[in-house]
Amino acid sequence: MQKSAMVKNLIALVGTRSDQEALEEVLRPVVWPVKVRAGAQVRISLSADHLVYIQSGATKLVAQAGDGEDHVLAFQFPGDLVTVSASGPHTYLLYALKDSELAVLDQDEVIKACSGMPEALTNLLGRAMRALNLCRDGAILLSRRSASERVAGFILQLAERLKKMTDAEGGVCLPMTRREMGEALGLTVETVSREFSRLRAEGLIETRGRAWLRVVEGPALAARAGLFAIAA
Amino acid sequence: MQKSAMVKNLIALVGTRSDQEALEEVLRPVVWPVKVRAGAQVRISLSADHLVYIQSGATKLVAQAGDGEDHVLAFQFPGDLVTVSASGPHTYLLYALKDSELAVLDQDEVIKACSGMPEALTNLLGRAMRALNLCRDGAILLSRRSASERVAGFILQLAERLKKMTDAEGGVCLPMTRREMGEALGLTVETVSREFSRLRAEGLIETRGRAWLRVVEGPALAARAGLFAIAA
DNA sequence: CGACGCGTTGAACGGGATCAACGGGGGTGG
DNA sequence: CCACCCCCGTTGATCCCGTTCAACGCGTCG
Repeated sequence: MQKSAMVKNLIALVGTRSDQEALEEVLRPVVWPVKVRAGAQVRISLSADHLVYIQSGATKLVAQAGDGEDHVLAFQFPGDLVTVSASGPHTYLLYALKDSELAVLDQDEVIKACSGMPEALTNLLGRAMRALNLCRDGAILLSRRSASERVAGFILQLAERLKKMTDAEGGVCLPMTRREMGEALGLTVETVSREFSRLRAEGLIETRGRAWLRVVEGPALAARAGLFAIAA
Repeated sequence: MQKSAMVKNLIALVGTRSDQEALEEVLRPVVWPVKVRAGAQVRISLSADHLVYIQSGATKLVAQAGDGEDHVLAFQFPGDLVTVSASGPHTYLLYALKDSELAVLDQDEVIKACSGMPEALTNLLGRAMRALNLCRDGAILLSRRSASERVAGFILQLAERLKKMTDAEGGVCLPMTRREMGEALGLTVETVSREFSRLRAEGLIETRGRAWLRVVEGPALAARAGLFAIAA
């Protein structure tokens, strides 16, 4: 994957029809293409906020509290643009779940580069707002939903997302472990596993091995989930 | 409170030294000053995202899920600028906790008005990022912290915030009920009340009536709280 | 006066965490 | 090649924190 392709994809995300060439010119110097192996942490300077564009693979954004416990804030898939903050009471880290190709950008540099292009800035602002909304929905989820609602909703949403990517009828491959799901949903490994078992026993899902999964009864799963959202 | 004073305050928030006059010119037509009585809902069109500036008083931003349960996303105090989204799985509403003076702005109009001023847009973007970070911290809190950690942290933070406003040594007046605290912290009224009682019994706080509160042992309270953040 | 919401406290319940044990797979080094 | 180990996933037993249900005093408003 070449840098130029990444820049093109980025422009499609944050730009409009009219400013493509100008954007390409200003973005090219601030884009850093990176390849990361599965399980590895994405090396990002902790002294500035960054934007990371996911070209291929899958990642998780985790917040590390002082006590060593990890909380997974969101999972990212190709096409996502995630903001990794340097400030705040937690340290934010990005880990690759699979071998991944990413573009790492210094947020201030991006903003400076786009400062002559109000449309791009507006677009970035809109993305930030959407991320905020998703995060708010996630917070509500964590404070209000039961374990089975969380797992059901998580599966539903993840399966939908993965199906769009692979476009394969039948099933998807979950890129994360039970533990990571738990860390995203505020549950323990054991509880996540038990909920998977229940859903399997009731015939709402089908699993093969640790990663393969197929949603059998989508509507029933949705009914169990209630309202649900987990964010980029 | 006149409109012009509100516009001036807003400019101080989103503008820089250099663009004050220009900003005033573009912001003035999109600012809607509103007075809201305690307990009343702020009337905001649900068809567009809005920004609300809190001039005086206090408000809560609540998300209503389908089932009628309310979740308080954040409390706002004078000087805060809060984004109220129209989209998403939840309906977002703003309620006044006390008689309040607010400025309601259509977000798109603000963005359009600022489109010639990259500094203002960048500033808004920065604010959105900070809100996102605070929201992320809140999500972690809700999934990881125990009841006593949540309440201790909440009190600590709220007292600090209120003390800055009133500048009175000695004590503060909490503008929200136990129920509303519970709805913000993901706890029931009873649990919040019990935690208050415990903290009172242990001498970490002092209360008089339902609203008056004084932090007696700040460090001890902080120790109980662990890392903590709740957002604007 | 009664009605209502708030705050507080007690008693019992229950959902999810915790502790524990076991099978499976994949890597590593003998 | 196999032995070993570590992590993942699963299931069972138990525990505990926060919810739920219930009762009561208080202030406020009709």
